[in-house]
Amino acid sequence: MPAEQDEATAPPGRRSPAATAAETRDALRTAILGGEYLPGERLVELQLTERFRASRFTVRAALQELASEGLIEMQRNRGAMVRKVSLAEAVEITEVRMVLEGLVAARAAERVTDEQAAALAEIGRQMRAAVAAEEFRHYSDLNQRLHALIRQIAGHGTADGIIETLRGQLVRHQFMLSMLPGRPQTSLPQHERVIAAVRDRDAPAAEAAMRDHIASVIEALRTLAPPPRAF
Amino acid sequence: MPAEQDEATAPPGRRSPAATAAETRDALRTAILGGEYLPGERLVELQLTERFRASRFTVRAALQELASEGLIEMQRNRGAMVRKVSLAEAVEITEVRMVLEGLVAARAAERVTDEQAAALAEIGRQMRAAVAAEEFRHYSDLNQRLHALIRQIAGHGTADGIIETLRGQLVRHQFMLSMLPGRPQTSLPQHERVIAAVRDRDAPAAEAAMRDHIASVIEALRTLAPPPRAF
DNA sequence: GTTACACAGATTGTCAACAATATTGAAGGC
DNA sequence: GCCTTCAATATTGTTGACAATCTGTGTAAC
Repeated sequence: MPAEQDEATAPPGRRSPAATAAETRDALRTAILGGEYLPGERLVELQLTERFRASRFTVRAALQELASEGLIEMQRNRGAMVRKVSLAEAVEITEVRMVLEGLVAARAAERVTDEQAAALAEIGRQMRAAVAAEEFRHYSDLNQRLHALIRQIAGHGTADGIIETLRGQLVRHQFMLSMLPGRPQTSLPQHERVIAAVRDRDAPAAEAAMRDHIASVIEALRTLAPPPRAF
Repeated sequence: MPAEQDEATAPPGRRSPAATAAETRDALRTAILGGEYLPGERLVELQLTERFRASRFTVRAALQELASEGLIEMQRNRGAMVRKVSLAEAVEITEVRMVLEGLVAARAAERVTDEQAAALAEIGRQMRAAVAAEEFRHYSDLNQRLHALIRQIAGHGTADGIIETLRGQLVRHQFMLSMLPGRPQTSLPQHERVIAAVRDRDAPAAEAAMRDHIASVIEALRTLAPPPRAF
């Protein structure tokens, strides 16, 4: 539920004295997602103050927002820490994503234009090529672009916001997933079925294909060892 | 995504000087959901300060949390206002609830105990009685209890939190729905199908029944006139 | 009569200092 | 040696004041 502040008002070149709340929030989120702060690590306000050149007030506002995104946890009088997402929670989150992305795929199938269908097909072609060339990093990027494009076609703001929030909570787990041997070979045909169903304007098929795809992601998640310390 | 502060530390009898952030947030949410602040109405920090006997800092923290719940909207330098939920958004929100409650119903069917099944059946009996006696207010309460119990049985924290958040955004629309003539007669058999499927541990049937039920809620929503000014 | 401008009031954004709380380490008793 | 107690430190919670921004109104020019 991204309650967007208008970042448009943020001066572009401003540097030393202070950073605004939205800037600080985005920078901190990027740092957490980038693995600079590990799960369980405490986020001390004073340190963040120095790092982001922001006042404690601003830092605190940013922390509160990230807490509502589920990226960090705040305890009264004990401050904030990067949230640890257990495997069980990762499965739950992915289950929710499964039904939401299914909904979104169905709606995309109902609203897709010919141009959009062509763009989807193009991503599909590139995915196939990436798998053939064993460019798994590129494949992972395409995967993200495919899901993003489907969500854009669907134009379902409510589902979109929730999916995006959940995605943030899973970056570490998803990173590990894409490293699993054999995953791309498994997911490629699933992706192609989704693309085909959307292209054919077959909403139920699109939903089913997307759910199948993410269900297999859940299975893959479950094969991971329970406590994956770090990466 | 309720990032719960521990309210346990809040003194029980404390009154005049100051209220804590969690208290203020809950009180303000109750006020909004209770219709004391209408959609579009501005929430001026100073007024809230007086009403809830809290500092501006506390009020602001509460506002930020409610914004992330989607109950209010905040714009930079222009403050907070109660969010207007359009009919189209209400439909979107209910679509998301449809797939999430479907997921939850399926999981409840997998995990239900005999005692829980009996409790569900009891609610079903009371619903039937309420409809027969035309006690629609009571039926509406039972409806809420039924959905809550199913979510409790499922024990799916992620889905549960999102559903609860979305429910808050719809209180006004849902209130109007329960007033629609004929709704209880339509939804009662749907509810009974959900209960039966869960009782039979038939997860796919439970999901399908729940989705059918909420799909009919969406249809009912769409029959409402687009801009229902107030009530 | 209408539009543009400027000013005043109201409201929010930010800061620095102070108070309250939790954590850590050491000293003392068992 | 181990546990409890207590003080010192680190960290967060809260406040009030000041700065920046927006909104509405009245005036003057056209």
